[in-house]
Amino acid sequence: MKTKPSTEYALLGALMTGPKHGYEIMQFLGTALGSIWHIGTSQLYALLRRLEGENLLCSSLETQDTRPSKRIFSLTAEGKELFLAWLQTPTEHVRELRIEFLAKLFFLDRLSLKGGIQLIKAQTQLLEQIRKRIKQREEKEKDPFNRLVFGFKMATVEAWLQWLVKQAKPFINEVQDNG
Amino acid sequence: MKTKPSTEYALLGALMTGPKHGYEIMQFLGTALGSIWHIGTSQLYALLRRLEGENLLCSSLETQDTRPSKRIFSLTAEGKELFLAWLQTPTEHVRELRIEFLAKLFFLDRLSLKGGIQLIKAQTQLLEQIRKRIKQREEKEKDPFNRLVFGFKMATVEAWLQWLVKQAKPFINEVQDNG
DNA sequence: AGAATCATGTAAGGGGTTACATGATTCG
DNA sequence: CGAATCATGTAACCCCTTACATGATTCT
Repeated sequence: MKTKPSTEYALLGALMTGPKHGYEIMQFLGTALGSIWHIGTSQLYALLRRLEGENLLCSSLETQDTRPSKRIFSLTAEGKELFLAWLQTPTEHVRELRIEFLAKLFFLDRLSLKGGIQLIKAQTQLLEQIRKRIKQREEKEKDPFNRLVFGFKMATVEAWLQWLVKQAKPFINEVQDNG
Repeated sequence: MKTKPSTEYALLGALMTGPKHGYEIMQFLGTALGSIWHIGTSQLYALLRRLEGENLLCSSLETQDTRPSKRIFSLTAEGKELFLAWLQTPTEHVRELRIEFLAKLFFLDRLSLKGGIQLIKAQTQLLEQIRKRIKQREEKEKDPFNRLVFGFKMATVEAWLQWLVKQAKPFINEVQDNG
């Protein structure tokens, strides 16, 4: 299965609280997730059309007297399922961690869903694995520049691991206390 | 002036040690910078054509008896100047720091050019500024999720600042001792 | 004999940005 | 009265990736 970029999941997530039209989705994501990413109108409407084509959501037109008519989107069962599955899996690729993982935490919090602690645990384990792999390769590496590169990756991954423990975990525990 | 993605500068940089044909450039970048990025053949040849169109490099065909003929690229004065200017300026956008900054350090080292210490100093100052900006916004922020996002950015930037001092600086000093 | 290397590309598509178009309505 | 908001898009382009094409040569 080809994995989608996280942008599409954000759109699905925006519909988890109920049907919305395009403009509403943009406002929602803009205020709620604006600190991690931005989506333009052209991309938004294009993505919505594509997601509808994939049967992850469906739409209906609603005419208005004083305003242009709205196309209201709702999640299909398939779309909802896909979104919830996405929400539970940690981010594989380091470059996508910032946006994707933070978005997952956001939705878990906003939708009051359980599984945040599991997600953080899984993401921590994944980063630990990556850390070990880097360490092994770093030890074998002779070339000074490549050692510098590994050092950079190491510093980044370690910072994120600490952030997971010291900040992400408390954030999730604030809302959820599933003993 | 529209800034180019760092890929193009890498191609220019590959030609700093003398003219090369496409395949040779790919080998060079593959072995030297392979740990931070990879370029495919299709993109390579397309970029070379574009850079030639922009007068940053020029090419000539060299026929061979037993092999397909090679198109050999060399830097123009303009291309060389642009590359050297790029090499001296720190990376503005955080998301591009990993690839772009490491590439700059690589070329400074490989080409035995001065200016590495200045670059590291400039990049450090830039990251310090970003750190301050994040801190200010973090303090004002009430929303727990946005605080978490700022915490993530903060952790990343601080890790990189430490890496600059503890690893990048020594790397540059290994080769250069301009007192 | 088959795989890897040398050497150059074309074609198609994916995901995203930028710029532009439209037109009413409400707010300052 | 002009600016911002509401609401939807189209067109063009940019950078990059994937897949495919070609064809000789050297290594195993």
